[in-house]
Amino acid sequence: MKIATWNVNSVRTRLPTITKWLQEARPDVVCMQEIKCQDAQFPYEAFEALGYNIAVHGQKAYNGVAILSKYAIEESTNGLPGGDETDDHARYIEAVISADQGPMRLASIYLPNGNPKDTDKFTYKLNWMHRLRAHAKTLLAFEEKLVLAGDYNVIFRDEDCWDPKVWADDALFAPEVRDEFAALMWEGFTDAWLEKDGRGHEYTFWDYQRGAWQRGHGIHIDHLLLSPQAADALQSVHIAKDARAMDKPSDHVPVVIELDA
DNA sequence: ATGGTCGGTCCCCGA
Repeated sequence: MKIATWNVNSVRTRLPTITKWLQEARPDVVCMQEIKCQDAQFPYEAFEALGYNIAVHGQKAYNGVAILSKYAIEESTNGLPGGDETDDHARYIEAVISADQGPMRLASIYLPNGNPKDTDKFTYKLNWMHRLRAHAKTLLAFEEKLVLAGDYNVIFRDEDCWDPKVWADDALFAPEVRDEFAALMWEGFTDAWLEKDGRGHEYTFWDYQRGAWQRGHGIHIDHLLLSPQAADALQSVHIAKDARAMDKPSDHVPVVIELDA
């Protein structure tokens, strides 16, 4: 089965681009981020016509995540546990699907950006990452096939950006953020890309500004983290770089894994 | 040629 993660940067504006890619790549599951709409505005019919079941956690204008699955969605949960009433961002949705070889749990994650670093946006990011790690730990204890996929807004290694000097003061490159991502991995996850490929200079995001795509000025911030049970089934990983050259592209491209599952 | 972006709550904010 093929599982994709893709920050689409508005599901409504991007709909023709997304459906075109889905028809070509034919992923079985898609973890989508930055849908930028409320649940009722989500274009359900267009994706149902392509054979997907859908779980959505939307909000007005910003953020928003969804999971599309050709397998039945047995249950889904909106929001990352551990938040209080002040956290109204739609950044996490989790679902259990019925794959051919049994149930699989997936999350679609839009981790906070955290810029600028000297504001409460950065502390929100770090708190959110702590909550994610705590929740991920409880999920790992289930010893299931588990995939945490999404836009992590973390430049984990120097090779994950075109020029570390340019990113040195950015919230995506902050040592605390990179350490927290490492701590999440250390709980027992396998990063699909690092496991199967791991070459430098393969990016998943190119800014719309400053001709970043044309100049090759990208960063690698979209990841699929696998539990040991899911990692055992990992066959391949692919960054769908061509999607950045489509008409009306997202600034992120899909990352796709193939699981023997 | 000293610029060069998108999207949405649309002229300002978030990325």
